[in-house]
Amino acid sequence: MLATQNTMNAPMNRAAEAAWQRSAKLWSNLNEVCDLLRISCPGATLDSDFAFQHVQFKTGQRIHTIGQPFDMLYIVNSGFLKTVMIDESGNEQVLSFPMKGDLFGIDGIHSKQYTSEAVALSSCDIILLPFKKFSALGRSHPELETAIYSVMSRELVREQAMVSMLGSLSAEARVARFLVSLSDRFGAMGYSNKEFNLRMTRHEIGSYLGLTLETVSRTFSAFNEIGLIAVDQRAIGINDIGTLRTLRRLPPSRSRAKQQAQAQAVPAAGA
Amino acid sequence: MLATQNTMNAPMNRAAEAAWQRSAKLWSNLNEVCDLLRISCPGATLDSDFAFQHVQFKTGQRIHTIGQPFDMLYIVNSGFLKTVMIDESGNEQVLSFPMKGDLFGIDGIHSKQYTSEAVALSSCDIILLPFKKFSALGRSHPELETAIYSVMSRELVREQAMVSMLGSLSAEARVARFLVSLSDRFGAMGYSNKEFNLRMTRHEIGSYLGLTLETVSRTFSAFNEIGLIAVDQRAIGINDIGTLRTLRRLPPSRSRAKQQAQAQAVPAAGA
DNA sequence: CGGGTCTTTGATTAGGTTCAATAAGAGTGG
DNA sequence: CCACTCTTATTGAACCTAATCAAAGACCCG
Repeated sequence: MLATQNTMNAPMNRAAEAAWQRSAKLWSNLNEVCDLLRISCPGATLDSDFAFQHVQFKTGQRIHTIGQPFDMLYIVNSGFLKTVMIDESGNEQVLSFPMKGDLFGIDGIHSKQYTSEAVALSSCDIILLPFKKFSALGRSHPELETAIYSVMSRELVREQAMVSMLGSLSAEARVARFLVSLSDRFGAMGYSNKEFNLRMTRHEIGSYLGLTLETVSRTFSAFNEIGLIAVDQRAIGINDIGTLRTLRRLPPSRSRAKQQAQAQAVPAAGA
Repeated sequence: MLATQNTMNAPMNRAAEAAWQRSAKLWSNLNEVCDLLRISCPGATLDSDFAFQHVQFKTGQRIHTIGQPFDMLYIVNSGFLKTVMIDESGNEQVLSFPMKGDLFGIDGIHSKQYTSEAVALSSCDIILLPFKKFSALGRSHPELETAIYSVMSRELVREQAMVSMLGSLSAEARVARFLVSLSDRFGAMGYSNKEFNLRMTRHEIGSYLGLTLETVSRTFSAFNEIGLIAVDQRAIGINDIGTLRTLRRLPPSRSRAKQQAQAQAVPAAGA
């Protein structure tokens, strides 16, 4: 039921996808890029007939891989992705879930090669920003340059918030924030912030949040049981975003009730 | 013993500090700034007699605070600091421990105010980089601009590595990496990478690593007991950096021996 | 329909937190 | 210079959260 209601961001069927591929925008100008990044763009850029190419990717395709020489930044025009690091023991670590308006590839600037890889979780329309060209453009348009610094700073703050979350919040709080964050982002994109489909697996969510997939699943179930959300596989309905937003530990209801029952049962048996 | 040997980065006494204050460098040019940041600097910058001011801070003083309007970046010329975020429940979360050559304040660019605060953990000599002036300089010196992007990217990668560590490593592994990181940084600064003094409390280390201060203390003690390090309060001696570098869980020695003893004791008592 | 991936749920265990008490230092003021 | 206090560090014991191991069900796609 949830799944069928929420068709807006559901994966397209074959025919629709083919049609979309044919009609896909192929180039964007600087103004469109700035709009997408939610940064103010200099009016003076109308002169620039610079255009940035779009490229389509299908589910599972990699936009860039670890170690690949850096020369591009990427903006999501549509679709959903994950970015992933491989730690020393070969395990995937999900770093972010880019969606419309998000910039990625920044990690490649410093070492001149990407330190992470980006994988499409759905069909994606990605705008290529050749970094040399883009930063040169910034040089002649100071406001754009400021905007680039600003976006990079924003990403840094986001990572810091992530560190803070991993360092101090319980599993339940992390999952709650994750759902709130998705809800906010879907809302900002014009989709429903009440009902949406997850594009990633429990395993990927767990990796992103520093939890196991079982803990993610259990926490979803617990939230479902106390009515905070409605969850059925990938379909999510948000019922009480206020509580989710500030949740630190689960209100003593289900699991606590079980323990209380036990705690009361023991003395009763003894008496 | 350890503490007395390691005088190089020990806190200065009053007289030495006063002398240092008097003789402190007051201004640095662009080349010196680039050297400090370990970025290649354009030879063409000799023309610029731009100078960047130094400011001294004493232990406990704040370089910038949360919410303060952003206008500067900062480089550590000497001394040790921490940067801190306050999470929603009012708890401090340590984000980094800047030392010589490190840049901080970047988080303020996006929202035009700092989202973290920086506190001196020792006497510090800090170089002020007015951001407007600095980025303008980048515009006329493309190599500098590239270097600025590069440093920001480096910080982002650092945070990503932090996220990965918090998400996947055990307490012991985190503490081990922390010590290795300090050792490497001291070494790079020309100090001993074998013996040094911690400038931060167990609480601050724990906050940085997403652990409690007790766990940090216990882990230091465990490393000490199996000879990986020598620890006495703030004085640290690194004995086996190779093991620390790759450690994932503690080799079954002390705590395991205790459990095994118990496990064997129980059936023995039963028999 | 069948194989594979993904998800849910249960039982058990282990690693880290919490609470608590003691000890060791650093700084202050008499 | 010593006593006093406050902060910091160490260590123990009990508890609890989340990981691990295991099994069954749901979904998807060819």
